[in-house]
Amino acid sequence: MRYSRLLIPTLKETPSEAEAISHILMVRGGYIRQLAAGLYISLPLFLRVMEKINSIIRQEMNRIGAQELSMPVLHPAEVWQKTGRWDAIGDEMFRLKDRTGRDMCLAMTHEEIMTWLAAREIRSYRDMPQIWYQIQTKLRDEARPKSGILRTREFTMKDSYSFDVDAEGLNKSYDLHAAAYHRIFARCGLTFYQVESDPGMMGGLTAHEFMAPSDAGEDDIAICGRCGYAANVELAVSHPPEYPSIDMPYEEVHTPEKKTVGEVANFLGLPPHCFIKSLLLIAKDGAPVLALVRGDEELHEKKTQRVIGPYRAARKDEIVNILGVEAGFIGPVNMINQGIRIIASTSLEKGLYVSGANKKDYHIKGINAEVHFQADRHDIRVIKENEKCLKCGAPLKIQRVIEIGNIFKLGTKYSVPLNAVYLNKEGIDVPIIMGSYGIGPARVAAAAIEQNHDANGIIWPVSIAPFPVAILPLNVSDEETVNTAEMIYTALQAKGVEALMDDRDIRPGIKFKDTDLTGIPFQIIIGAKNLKEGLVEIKNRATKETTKVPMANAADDIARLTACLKA
RNA sequence: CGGGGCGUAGCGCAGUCUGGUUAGCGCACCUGCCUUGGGAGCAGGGGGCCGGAGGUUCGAAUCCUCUCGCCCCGACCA
Repeated sequence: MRYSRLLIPTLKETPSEAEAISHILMVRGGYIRQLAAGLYISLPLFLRVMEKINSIIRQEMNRIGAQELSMPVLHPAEVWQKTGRWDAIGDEMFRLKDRTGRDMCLAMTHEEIMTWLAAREIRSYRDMPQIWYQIQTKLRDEARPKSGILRTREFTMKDSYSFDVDAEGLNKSYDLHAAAYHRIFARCGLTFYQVESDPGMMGGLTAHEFMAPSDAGEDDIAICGRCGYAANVELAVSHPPEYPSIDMPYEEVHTPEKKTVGEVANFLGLPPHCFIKSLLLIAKDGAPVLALVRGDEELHEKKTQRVIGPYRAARKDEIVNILGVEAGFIGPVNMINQGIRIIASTSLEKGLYVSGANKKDYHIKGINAEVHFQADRHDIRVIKENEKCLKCGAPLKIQRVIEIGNIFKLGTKYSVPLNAVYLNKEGIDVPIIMGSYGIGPARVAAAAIEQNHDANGIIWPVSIAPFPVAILPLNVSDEETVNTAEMIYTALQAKGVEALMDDRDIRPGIKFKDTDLTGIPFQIIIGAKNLKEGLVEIKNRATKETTKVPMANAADDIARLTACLKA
């Protein structure tokens, strides 16, 4: 295609609203424009990238036997009411009424509608397995859209759903997806990890996320370089650092005005890991729960929530009412209110500690975790960098990541309420076993930029670049330059290589800058001087390497280079 | 939803504290000349409801009230 006829509005300056690198470069490179918070226009170049990614996704999905279909984005409320999500989901769902007053919503995801279809069309065990997918628009009224295209209110998603007769079938569909996802992300040129994730509100049993390392991400994962253990920090486990127990007598100590672990530790001359940090929480049903972690640990909200359900921190006055003492001096020993549920970090299984005495200005030393209080031990602490891997003992690394895909085993969470059942061999109705699997193609593009760029701009992997090659005739007033460019352009076309011909009548510097910024992987540079010797230059965007080749060979060379990098 | 920041030309910004000619600069854009290997140069030119509404004042981009929008941190993220 010819640059002069394409809309590629590049920007010399960084737009003020952009912060993430991928966001800045997409706006500057003429890929996207913002319409409103979380709503973006895809310009021609970006659409080409998305199509490349989607095409890779389609190939790999089809390869595992998945079938593409397309579902409405506007849904009647009833289907969502049947699974309970109409009420379970809050403001995040766009809702509206049609002209007759019927409640409708915009699709955030398609479990309900896919299951609705399965309920009608899958009748027998002979009909399964099935995998259905679509690359379709999703709408979510995000509380906080951010980082350009990484978190938007309208986005496309590849979502697939598997339908199986039993858990064994589900496992197979799940593994097929995991394998397909590995191929997809690898082909898109990404560095990524498959990590254990929290099934959360999706319901179900097992879940994994595919994570691309990037500072622009919103999640953290723990990874073990030795054994390959990888998990979202929301459920990552590790060996808490162990310290030799410090011997101390069981006694009350006066600690006037010393409330935080740091203050008391300092005051008593003991390290933080000798303390028990006590936090009063209020569960959803209003019941107080005392959560204990070691002094050097932090309570992990998500992990705690999995143990006691949704909760909040108790207010100061609630602490006084319930425990009879102000925050800072509370602890698991000598509690006035004996009925309170106590949960504790697994690191508090044994050893001697200091904690609040439940008496103003006093702490107790020498608390023996095995004798002085009872608690349910759970993993409720935040794990930290360099803690030892539970599986192999090597130090764990914490890495910020972008979630680019996820896979869930759903089980019968949707098939039961929507009555998606099949007749088994015995002639009995059985609920279909489902899985649900997502990929965010725009996030794949953003992650690719985050992982592949330099000071001059984007460096696309060839497989998802809008064009694999750009032709730069440096002076379009020079006839020989233009003729050579046209010759190479035609030759590339004949080989099925899409080239972006920069036919603009502008100074060379602008062509170089724009081509670097937009990230086209290869440049064929045609200048008068080299032309005198019948040569043109091929420049590799990533390595900045330049090679002079006879003009007649340029098209062949590019075809060869892009072909081997595309696989 | 809580905390913070910002709305002035297409983009990036100054001017606002301390009210006062015709609201300014760089880039981009248009015309002409010149130039053609890393966002050139010269000359000329177009473009603004200073986010919006109300108020204070002889006078408001500037002060006050309300409101809308965008960004960042947090909560949320099915």
